[in-house]
Amino acid sequence: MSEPQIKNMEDFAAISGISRPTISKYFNDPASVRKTTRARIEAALEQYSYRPNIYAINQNRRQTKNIGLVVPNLTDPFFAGIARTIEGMILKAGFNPLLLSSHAGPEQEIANLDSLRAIKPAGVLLAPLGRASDVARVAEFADEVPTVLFDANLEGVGEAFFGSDNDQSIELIVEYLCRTGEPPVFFEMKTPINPNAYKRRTAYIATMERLDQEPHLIQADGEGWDFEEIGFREGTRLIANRLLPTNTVLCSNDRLAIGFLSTAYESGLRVGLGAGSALRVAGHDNHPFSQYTCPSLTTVSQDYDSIGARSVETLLGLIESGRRAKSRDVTLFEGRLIMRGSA
Amino acid sequence: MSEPQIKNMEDFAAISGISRPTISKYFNDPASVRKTTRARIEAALEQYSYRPNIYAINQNRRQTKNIGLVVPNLTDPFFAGIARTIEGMILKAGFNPLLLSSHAGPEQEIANLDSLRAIKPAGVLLAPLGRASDVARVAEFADEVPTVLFDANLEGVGEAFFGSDNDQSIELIVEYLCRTGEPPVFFEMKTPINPNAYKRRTAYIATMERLDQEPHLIQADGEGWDFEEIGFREGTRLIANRLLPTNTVLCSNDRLAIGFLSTAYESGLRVGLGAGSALRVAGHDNHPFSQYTCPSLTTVSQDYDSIGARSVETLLGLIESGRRAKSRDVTLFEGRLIMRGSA
DNA sequence: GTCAAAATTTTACGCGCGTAAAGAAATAAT
DNA sequence: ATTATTTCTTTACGCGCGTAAAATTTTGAC
Repeated sequence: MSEPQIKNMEDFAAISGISRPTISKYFNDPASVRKTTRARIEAALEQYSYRPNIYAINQNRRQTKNIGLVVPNLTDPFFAGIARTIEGMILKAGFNPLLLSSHAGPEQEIANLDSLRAIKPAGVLLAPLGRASDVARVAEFADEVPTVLFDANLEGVGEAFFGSDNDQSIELIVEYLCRTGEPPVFFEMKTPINPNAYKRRTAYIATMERLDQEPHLIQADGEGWDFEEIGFREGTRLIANRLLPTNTVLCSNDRLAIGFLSTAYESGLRVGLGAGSALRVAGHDNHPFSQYTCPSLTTVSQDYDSIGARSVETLLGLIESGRRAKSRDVTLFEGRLIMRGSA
Repeated sequence: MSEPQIKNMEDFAAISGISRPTISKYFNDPASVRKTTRARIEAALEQYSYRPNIYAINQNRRQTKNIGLVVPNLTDPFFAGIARTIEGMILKAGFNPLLLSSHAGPEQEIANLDSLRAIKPAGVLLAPLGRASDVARVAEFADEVPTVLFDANLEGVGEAFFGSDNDQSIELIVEYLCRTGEPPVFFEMKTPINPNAYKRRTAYIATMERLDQEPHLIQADGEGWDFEEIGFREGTRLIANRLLPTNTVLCSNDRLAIGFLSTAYESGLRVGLGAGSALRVAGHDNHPFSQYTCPSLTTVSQDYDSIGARSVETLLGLIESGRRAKSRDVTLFEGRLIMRGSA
């Protein structure tokens, strides 16, 4: 491909017959140089493969092209999917995404932010852990680096927040469940990590009251992110001791529902809306796996295309302007009912 | 915390009363300086928080401390889990892991390797796509950067390979299935992406013949990584048309089994080993969700702690020595039978 | 062909750090 | 206390690139 080894921009400038500053300009924005010189550069580029040293670039630029993307837990395919979508959007905008998972731990979340500090990102998209987060330190970070929050809101932290409208989505599914059968109990964790869970609880109670139904909360013990296990364990207890006041269970999220369905199956309880069914179960999130539960899970899908797109847009806008947000906007997107076999 | 702003090592050297080269030495290895000076540096470090600029460091060091970690598909929680484990090992060794997902596409796999080239990693751990991989270009990369393969082997590529012993693990589960009921048919994709799938097919046939049983392959059409969907679709066809020659199905991997179990449930077929069951289903991999299928899935767990540990060890050894491997070792680890409800 | 505008070249400096070499200072050994 | 050894300081250069300013060339409009 290349006989003389090109080791830096100087070499490449010499061999391509263009001055180094122009080469530099080209790499920062190929459209910023005259068409003819651009063609010459690209011709040379094909002959002698050369790429600028990214470390030298980032040392000298006022800003890197890096954008941090932090999700609470990559092991959860729900977040893995979101991360992938957002990564694509960042790439398309000409930035370099850096994906980090907090592995469900606040220490790791802070460690991730520290790692990001080291690479001096132009901005960060953060889906925080929520209640478990070290809010003060996250806020400190968001003060240094333009940060947009998504998925879980930490009040006042970051330039903006984009998430789901839990009021709307819970109302949607509660109304559906009431319309098609017995009103649901709400199955959740006693002390959820995620702030969305609190909103869903409140939304459930509000909707039930509006529909003149009595709300029933069933709260599982257990901490952490092992939702399936908690759903299974607590579900087993509920079923064995016949603690369910109705035959309809709305789970705070799909992963709890997956665990619950698993124990319902083992107990021989038939789940679904048919005549022969003893139980209806619904979830929330449209988890990738919810399609393959037994029966497939009725749930609400969050509009993560919009959440991702708007988060990225907003962050890029801030980066481009070089300013911080005038006000901290909170934008919520509506969910969509996914009717399947379980309810 | 700090009154005068420390903007570089020079400033920090001045304010801490230590010369800059010694500070540099300290950051490259805190143990390389005298205990008393180390204490002085660390005292100053607490007073005036300072961290060396990573871009300047990497521009000047002969080698970075970066290690690339490429997995085929982070959306698959199986790989997300492995990635997390390996990330931890890399961190513990004092290196900086960079996690990339090929998103099940060969273009993305090559793009990931290109991204890694840009950051000049000391080494790379690569779980390739397999059949879909652009082997020539992956090999080219592995020629430039010390690369250890794991999970899926590409013959001759990289310094070493660590994976699962499919012969052993398939023999294990086939024997178990034969011992406890009817001999299994093997349910797989016609043209699998993953080389392990081919090995499993061969191992199945070999074991069946050794046990004087007739092997039956059932091969689903369909490409890509949407295994659950393929398992569901093909399973539906098999069940509806009564194409299963026995009541026992061994799936090439758990995700196929998850889809298959889903359609079996919908068809009203009772799966399990009890008397009332019409079907036994087993998988392979011990996928995180296999515990929550209905019924829970009997499968084989791969020894990913060992695979990860040995992969990391080997790569670090190569990096430390600065040499390439004398020979390309292939090391396979044994699987462990996970007996659950489905078979 | 003339001329203003746009693009490029020349020259030069700076970014923050690794690292080498030689001399000075601190430590350990006798 | 003297010497040998280790560690530190001083000085200096280089890494590969961004970027600024002035001089020069090219381009496009007339």
